[in-house]
Amino acid sequence: MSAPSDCCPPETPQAVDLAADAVDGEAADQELAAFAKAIGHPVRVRILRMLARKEAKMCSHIVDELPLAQSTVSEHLRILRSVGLVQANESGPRVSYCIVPFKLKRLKALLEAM
Amino acid sequence: MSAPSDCCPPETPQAVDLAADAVDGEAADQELAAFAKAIGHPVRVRILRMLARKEAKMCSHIVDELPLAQSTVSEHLRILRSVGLVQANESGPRVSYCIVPFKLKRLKALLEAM
DNA sequence: ATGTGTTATCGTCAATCGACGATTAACGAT
DNA sequence: ATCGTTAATCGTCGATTGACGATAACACAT
Repeated sequence: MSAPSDCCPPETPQAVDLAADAVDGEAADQELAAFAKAIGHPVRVRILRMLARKEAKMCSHIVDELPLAQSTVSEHLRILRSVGLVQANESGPRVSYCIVPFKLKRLKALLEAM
Repeated sequence: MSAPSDCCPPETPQAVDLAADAVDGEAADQELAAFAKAIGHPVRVRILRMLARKEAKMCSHIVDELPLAQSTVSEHLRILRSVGLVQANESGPRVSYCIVPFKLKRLKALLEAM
């Protein structure tokens, strides 16, 4: 039986770098800026929230809940994926999206260090 | 004698709204997105950090530490001010900038709720 | 009153963003 | 093999961003 989150594989190995990576310095500046830029749009915040609540959603589900074209939603998802905050699980033509928890934690850690 | 932070007035009255305002919903989405957009640039993250460490800085100090024109830095500061994360204290032609702590807390709270 | 140091604003330019429709690709079912 | 369904990609358009130099505004000294 699939648990609430049948999207994200149990836990990615990179989850280790959470506490390891520096939280300031030039690299951290760019990392935080990239995260922030990705969520710097109301639609993407909303999508993130949708994914955070219901554990996995198909792109079409998201399109249904937003007054935007499918291509636009797909682009927003691409941006969220590009910084690793969101992950896609493809099974057939269907693609389930879900949040990548440790990336979100990393973002929170970066911001918390400010 | 001026304490480390002689910029920000003791505490703004709006500090109350920290716990009061909703942390999700459409308004919160837009609020978080606006914050994120503002810090969605490496230079602005760096400026924020400079202001977070040394409590108050003049614009010219920031210009000195960055490879950017004065007008460019001024624009970045304007963006940070526009979302309330940074505050300006004018005394003569000199303008001291500093972080607005409760705004930063609000941002962290919005993100933490994700 | 003039000058000096400081910051904001204006105008410009190339680059990026956000949205859309149209098309393509990928897979399952018939 | 063809058809539906789903999602990604492409091309386009107007709007916004990021950077700069030049200029204006401001307050303090002289």
